[in-house]
Amino acid sequence: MTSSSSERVHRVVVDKRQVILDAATRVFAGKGYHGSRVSDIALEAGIAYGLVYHYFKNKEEILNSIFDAQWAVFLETVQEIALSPEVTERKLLAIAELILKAHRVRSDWVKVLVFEIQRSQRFAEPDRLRAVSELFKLVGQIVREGQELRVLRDDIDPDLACAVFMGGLDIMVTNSVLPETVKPSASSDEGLRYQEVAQAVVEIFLGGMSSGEASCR
Amino acid sequence: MTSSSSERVHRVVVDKRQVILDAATRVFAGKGYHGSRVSDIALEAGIAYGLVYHYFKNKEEILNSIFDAQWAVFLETVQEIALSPEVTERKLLAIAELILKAHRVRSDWVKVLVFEIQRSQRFAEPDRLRAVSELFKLVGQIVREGQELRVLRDDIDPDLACAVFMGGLDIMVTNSVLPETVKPSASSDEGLRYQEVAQAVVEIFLGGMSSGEASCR
Amino acid sequence: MTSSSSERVHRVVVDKRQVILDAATRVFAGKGYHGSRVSDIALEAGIAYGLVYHYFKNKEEILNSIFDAQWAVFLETVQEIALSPEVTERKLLAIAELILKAHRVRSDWVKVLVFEIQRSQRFAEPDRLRAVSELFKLVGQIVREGQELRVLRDDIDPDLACAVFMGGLDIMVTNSVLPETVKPSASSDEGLRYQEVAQAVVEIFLGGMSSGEASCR
Amino acid sequence: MTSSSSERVHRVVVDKRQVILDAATRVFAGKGYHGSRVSDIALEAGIAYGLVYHYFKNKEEILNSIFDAQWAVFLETVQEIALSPEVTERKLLAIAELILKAHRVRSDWVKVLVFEIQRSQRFAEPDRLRAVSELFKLVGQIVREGQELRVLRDDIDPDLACAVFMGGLDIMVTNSVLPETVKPSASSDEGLRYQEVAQAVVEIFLGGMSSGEASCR
DNA sequence: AATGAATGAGTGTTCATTCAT
DNA sequence: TATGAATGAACACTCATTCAT
Repeated sequence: MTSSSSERVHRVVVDKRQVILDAATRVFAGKGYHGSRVSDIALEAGIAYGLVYHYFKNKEEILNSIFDAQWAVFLETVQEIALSPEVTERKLLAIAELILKAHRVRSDWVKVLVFEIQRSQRFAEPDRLRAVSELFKLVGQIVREGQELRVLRDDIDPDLACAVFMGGLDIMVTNSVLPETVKPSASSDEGLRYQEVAQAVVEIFLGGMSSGEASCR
Repeated sequence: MTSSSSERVHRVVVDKRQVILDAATRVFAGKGYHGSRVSDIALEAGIAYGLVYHYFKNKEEILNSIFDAQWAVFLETVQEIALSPEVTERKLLAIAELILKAHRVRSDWVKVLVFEIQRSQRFAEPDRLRAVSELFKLVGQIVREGQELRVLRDDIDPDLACAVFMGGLDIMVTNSVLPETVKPSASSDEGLRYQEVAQAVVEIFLGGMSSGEASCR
Repeated sequence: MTSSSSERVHRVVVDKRQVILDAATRVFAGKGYHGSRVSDIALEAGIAYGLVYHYFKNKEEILNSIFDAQWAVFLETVQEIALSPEVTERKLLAIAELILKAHRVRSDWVKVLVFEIQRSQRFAEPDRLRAVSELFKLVGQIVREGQELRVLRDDIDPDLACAVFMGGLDIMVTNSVLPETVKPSASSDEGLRYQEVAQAVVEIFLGGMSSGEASCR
Repeated sequence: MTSSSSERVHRVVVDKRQVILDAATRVFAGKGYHGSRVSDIALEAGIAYGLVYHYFKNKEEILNSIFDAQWAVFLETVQEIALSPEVTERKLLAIAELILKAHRVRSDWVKVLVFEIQRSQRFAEPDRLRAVSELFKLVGQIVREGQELRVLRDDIDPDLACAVFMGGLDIMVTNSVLPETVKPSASSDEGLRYQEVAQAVVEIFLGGMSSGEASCR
């Protein structure tokens, strides 16, 4: 087969746009959006300064692109989980694992997503707001479904419960003062594996922290 | 008491430093640290902007001062709660109410604290890190105590549980996609009162969301 | 005639150089030299912008080429007029009509010529200077000739008179605050025909604006 | 009298805004608006770079200010002439002298005015357009008045005549290919004095270039 | 001839900080 | 204390020009 050197060349000449996006993700994650200069991104990407502007209108658009590129995929996965025929508990566990795994595998991206976009002025933009509320809607749906199935108590507002659940996960990703022993990590060498953390978060959310003795309503 | 007229004058001429701090808090809350110019702060404070530098070394120090000025008080309150002779549940409720009330009453300050300090590069500074970890230590202590008292299950890492609890609260303050009905607010006119939210968060944390039927371990 | 097919092809594939020149003329006329990007020109010409540099050394050269390409033809026509056996009055009229007609027919070119070349730093270049002074020399010659023939008064410097004449025409082309009724235009629907304007300019130049009554020297 | 050193000091500390404006006028006149960097202006003004932006929003505003600052004065003088009880001829002469004198005395300003503002994209702005048309309106009025007084022939559109007159003056200021002998200059050492040029322009405009012999209509 | 990706010098503008008064 | 003029480093963005294909 003459799958040709030309083809291989094209395989080697990776998509510059993506190269820039990856570099920017790393740079933003490291120094924050405001702390990052466009020249830092170019340097990290190993390209000429001006080329960045060949692919992106401006610095802001790079950030937005980072968000857009991955959020859709992420959200789709969440939707699959929400619509799957699994039990509520398994769905929540899947969500938890998805989020914590993302943090492990693409921690740069998550950092940028959470710190530079979700927690910034930028977040006020309707587009972003809608995107994130989409996530909460899907998880909220899982909770509501659980309540309808009588698996979850229904004396608590489902949106509020959803928020608490997400907050528990969010902080695992966000918080830098968590003791190492509790940080979700790839190997159990350093702290818990992300599955264990996910498991724990779901367990607290569903079963509560009360010891069995007294508080079983 | 000999509180001289000169002293009284000083009492009338409100503390400029504080005026600046308050103005800065409002400005930072509104436009973010990076989006705020020193001149914006001066304008908001109603003073010449050169004067800012009589009271603060630089912009950064203003932000730090905002943090320092209030965090100590906040932490002290948390400590009082932690050391009080109350039951674990009441302690957690008190913490939850404290945080959510702060958000109601001084939402600007909380915004700055959370968005501009805790979620920024700045947070990497050991001083801030230590300050915040202090909070987690105190709450973690409450959890540990609960476990020792056999009120809380001890098959879950106390730090992890603590984080989940704090995350549930944190998101109430942070998240802008929460439906209005769930946002903790001052009056019950719009959404729940902050006490109700606090109550709910604690209840989920302790009792879990599972309906009584099956999952009472 | 052996106009080969290859030649015909070349005839169909219009001269790219000229296409670029025409596009540039339109673009420069619309946005000014500094306001026009090379990519704008390429876009207007419908070609890739790298190609512009196959035909021209740089942006500047495009402007110069626009000038060079047409100025020679223009100047030649002026020369023909100057050397023709006509009376001074008819010569001046012919010049006036030539200029105003050019403005009507190729207003883009005239705009570029006048605004971007004659009235710009670029004009300082000896080449351009010489080219334009050529025009003035020719018209000045007509005036001088008129004076020698005793058709024109000779108590006024011929160069100065020439300048006044040219200024009167120049402003018709240049001035954007002229009332519509006076602007030289193609049809008499809107304002005067360019011939009428030419006629009027010449008449003022020769006969003066004074009413016959008193001032006939 | 205690007209005080403080007062004198204020007299010495000249208006920085004006210093910048003057410097900018010189720089713009020399290198053109586009060829001038803000740093050039600062350098020429002998001030720090950033200070320019303390007094002007941006480079563009500097140019506009140059125009605004002097145009009003200029226009007022023209108006005085137009409204004076003088004969038409003297009014036109006064206008001619005003313009040519301005060119002599403040040639930088005139250069900037004519080259960078009147003959640029910028000129399209309604404000500038209106300002210049004001000038033409006033001169046009003089012509109209002359026609009503039967001093000027009325078989020619007054606006057109006005334009021709102004064009004759304009070119004296604009044209760089005029022989030195004709350029209006301060002393008669080099070319004509500006009064002589003004005189000549008016004479041509009123009396025409035709020799008395034949063409006295 | 043709394309458009790649380069990087150039420059307008912002704004924290200092300073003279 | 108070003012706001003065400073200048920093940086985003533009765009003419070159180059690999």
